[in-house]
Parts: sequence; structure tokens; C-alpha cells
Amino acid sequence: MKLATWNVNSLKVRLPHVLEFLDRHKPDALCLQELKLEDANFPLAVINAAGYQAVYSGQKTYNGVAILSPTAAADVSAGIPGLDDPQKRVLAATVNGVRVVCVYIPNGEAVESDKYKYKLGWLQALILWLKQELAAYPKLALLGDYNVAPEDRDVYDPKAWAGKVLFSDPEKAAFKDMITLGLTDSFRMFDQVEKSYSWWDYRMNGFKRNLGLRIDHILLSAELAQTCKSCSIDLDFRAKERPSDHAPVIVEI
DNA sequence: ATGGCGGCTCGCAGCCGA
Repeated sequence: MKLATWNVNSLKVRLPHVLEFLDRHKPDALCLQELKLEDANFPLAVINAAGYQAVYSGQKTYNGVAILSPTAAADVSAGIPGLDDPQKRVLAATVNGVRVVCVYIPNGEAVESDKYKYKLGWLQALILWLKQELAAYPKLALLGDYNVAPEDRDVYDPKAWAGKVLFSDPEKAAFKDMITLGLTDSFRMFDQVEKSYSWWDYRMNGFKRNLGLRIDHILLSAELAQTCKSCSIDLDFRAKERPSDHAPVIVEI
């Protein structure tokens, strides 16, 4: 079974890339973030025509998440239960017996900002909910844009990024808390080339110079990690004309 | 040290992302 995650930075603009991704990788579930469109504008007909079903939770301009799958998604739930948040950042569904949790964790802007406080509170709410969700669904995958680079090797210049948003100690601690719940970072289960990243700034030729961060992750529950076969980042989609600034991450379980 | 790119909007400038 193949699962994938991709922050598309506008589904309207990236729809051709998404269709190409579905055709090339044929994932059993594809989690998308930053749809930047309302549910009424979700391109369901085009995705159905590609052989995929979709569940989604969108809003105008910002955020928005979706799960695409060839088979129907069951027990769909949007948002973090108990967290009153108008921002559409979480969607969970069961696909072929696997609990697929698609997240777009807040960016945080800068450690001094209110958005950073919102991010840390949001992460705490996510972790509390995940603990329950893991108890209910032993086969669980948490896929998405975490906006956290967990280790030095996930950052092109860890000294320059030390203490900055996406790489501050409280954010890294929250990531570790997720690992402590029993989740495994599937990417690090396997040998990877050095300087592997999932996001590069559009500016300064970030991708060509490989000035990136690894902030998109697929964490697996123990039961899924046991049988995980591979995890990779598909750089081809970041190298395209008019790409998303994120590359897709793919896991085989 | 700064800004840079790209996507969005009751657009032509400003917000947001990371």
C-alpha cells in the first residue's frame, strides 16, 4: 500500500501536477495541504475522472486539506476534536483499514509572534488527540506539512536556523512528543542521501542550490512501521515549471 | 542586513507562506 503527502500551494494552480502524480505513483491515499479553495470549488469531477475519490475540508485563500483515494474513505472527520479553530488544517479518514491523518500544522511566522503561540498550542492539542486516535486505530499514519524540521540534518544551515521558527526547541520538542506516542519517522527508517529536504524557498534559487528544509513528514504507528518498505521524496515535482514550493513524500507500507 | 518568489484577493498593494 502506498501513501503520500504534498503541500500543493493552491490546488487550482497545481491540479495538472496532482493528476500527473496520481498517474505516476498510483497512491492508495494522497494527502494534500494548502488547497487555498472553498469546498464548492474543489475540482472533484476532474479527480473522479482520474479514478480517484476525494474528501476535503477547504476554505477561501488559506489552508485547506484533502485526502484522495481510489477506494472510498470511511469515518471521515475534520479538525481536532475540542479545538475551536476556523482554519482548515486537519482531515482524518480510514482507507483500506489504515487511519490516514492529513495535517497542515501552522507555520508560526516567527518565534516572537502570536502565530507562534497559536502553533505551539495547536501542536499540544494535536498530540493529545493523536494519543486517543492511536488507541482507537493501531494502524495509523500521520502525513502532512508539519512546519517543523526535527534535526540538524533536516536543515541546510542549522547554525543559521538555530532558534528560528520551524527549527526552534519547543517545535522540535513537540515533534519528539509525537515520536514518544509511538510514531516513527518513516523517512529515517531507511538510508537517504545527505541533504534531503522537502521544501525550498521560491526565492534565491533555493531549489537549484538545495537550500531546503525537511518539514513534510510521514509518521507511522508501530504496527505500520513494522512492515514499512520505503520512504522517499519525489524531487521531480519540485523541479517542474511553476511548481509547489514543497515536494511530495511517499511511503510504501 | 535586506529582500528575494508565488499565490491569493470585492486586486493594481498588501497579506501570507517558510
